Amino acid sequence: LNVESLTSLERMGQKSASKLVDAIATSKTKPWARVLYGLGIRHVGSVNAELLTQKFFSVGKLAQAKATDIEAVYGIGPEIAQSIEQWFQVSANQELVKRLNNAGVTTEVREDISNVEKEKSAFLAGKTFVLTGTLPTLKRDEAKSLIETAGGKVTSTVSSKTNFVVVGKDPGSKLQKAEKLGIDQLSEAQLLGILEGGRL
DNA sequence: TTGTCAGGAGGCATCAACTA
DNA sequence: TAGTTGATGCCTCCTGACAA
Repeated sequence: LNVESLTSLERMGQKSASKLVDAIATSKTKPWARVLYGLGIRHVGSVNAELLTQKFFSVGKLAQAKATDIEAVYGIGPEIAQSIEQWFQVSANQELVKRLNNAGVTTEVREDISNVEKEKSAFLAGKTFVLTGTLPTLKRDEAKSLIETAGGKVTSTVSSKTNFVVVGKDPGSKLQKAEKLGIDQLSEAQLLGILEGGRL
């Protein structure tokens, strides 16, 4: 695809066409975990994809793995392992993987941060955060990324194991549940303060 | 300038898988 | 087996780009 061919389509102007072409180019640089998520394998969302890529560093390794190998990953059970093994057995899916490889899409781990750096900044290790409402300046993905970089974990559901709820504008029912469970609440400013300070 | 359309973001409910 | 968690689908609202 190129801008010229796209602009011939209905409701597709120069600007949208350029953005689409750029987005396709950018998508090829997304991490392997993100690509795995995008394959649409049943039960493999963003979290499970991340877990899987920590053991299976490339699409080739995962494709060759047996369900029993996949099941060995903490958090992955027999249903999910079976779903993954079956997905890679389908010839149309094997063809898709080949085409993605040929197109230059990332299908292996490309480490860009050393373990030393990771450990140094992991002062939130063991802490679980839940985001609710719209944060004033940060996007959800950005807040999640910052917390994870500091070693914390972000989940979508409030439970007794949740340590902090980060509350934005128009919070949902998660805030009510957090209040019921007596979980500490943080504003975006407080969260940023903790992250900048490097300690809780 | 205005109406239309598509997509992103966020919330919520439900279901199913996983762990302890 | 209960509690926890993630996946999924649906909804609403908002924004930006396009066409007329």
